[in-house]
Amino acid sequence: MRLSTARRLVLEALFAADGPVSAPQLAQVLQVDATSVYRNLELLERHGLVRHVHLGHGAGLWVLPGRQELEYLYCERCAKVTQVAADDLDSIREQIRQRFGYRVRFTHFALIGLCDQCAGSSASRVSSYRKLTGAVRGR
Amino acid sequence: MRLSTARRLVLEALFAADGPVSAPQLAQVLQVDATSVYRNLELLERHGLVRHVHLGHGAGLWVLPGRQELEYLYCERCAKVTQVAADDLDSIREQIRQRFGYRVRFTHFALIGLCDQCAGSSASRVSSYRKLTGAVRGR
DNA sequence: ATACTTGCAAATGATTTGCCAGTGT
DNA sequence: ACACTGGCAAATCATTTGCAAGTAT
Repeated sequence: MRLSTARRLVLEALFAADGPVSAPQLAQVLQVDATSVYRNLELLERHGLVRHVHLGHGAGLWVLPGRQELEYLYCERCAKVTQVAADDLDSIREQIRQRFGYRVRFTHFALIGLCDQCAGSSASRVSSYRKLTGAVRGR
Repeated sequence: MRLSTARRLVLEALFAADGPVSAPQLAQVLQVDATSVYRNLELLERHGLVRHVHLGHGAGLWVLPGRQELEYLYCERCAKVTQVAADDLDSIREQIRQRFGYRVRFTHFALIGLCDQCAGSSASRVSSYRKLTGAVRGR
């Protein structure tokens, strides 16, 4: 796989990004045709250089996989996103496996719900940000 | 809210269905314009008569809310769906709330992963079926 | 030459919006 | 009359596919 221009731009953009970015966003910012962005993301994903996540509704979001696998928590009201290391969810994952027979992961589809602020209670202290595509209106 | 023809057909179809059904499916089966199906589903949802779930990729799926709230587990490989009563997940939900500050639910977005068969191990004994829209090819 | 890449147009699929004509009260 | 309803065309959004011209090796 050659490191073509569009390909390099996509990687650089993801590297510079502060969080997951959608293909349409990349295409617009980089001034590269969306088709090319999609094709490159797919190819890069096959090579394990990028991956994508789904945070609730809307476009898939792309990221560079870090050294440690990250899983996502997403607030469907305020669009806050929290990333946690896979290890932190192992115990929960294991309980789910034992009780229901599914090996779940929140790397491809986030864990979705309401953050404490949006529900009204305590706090947390993990790295969080907001989904770029904006918060969600009442469903 | 009047119980118009299209509205009644949608409700009857959901009642007869064995699992969540998409709007496009309803439109096709009932021979009712998709627009009408969407509008009715949305209206019915606002009145709490129906609700919808997202099982991985693809269209949203609609169901009649039962007496007890159901949450979904979905296998991204074989499309197997398992429904569990909300209570059964309360302990897990609570752990997630304490550790990460999110009140998650799997009623709107399913808990996604691989079922034991697709991963290779033990078993479970809950009501399960397959997503109508077919299984997923290797990502 | 030959394989890899890209842009552009067009298609797909789910979902939404505008509009207008028909129906129920 | 007047609000509610359904169908149809068209628009939107994310994503995919076909194709033809351009580029690297």
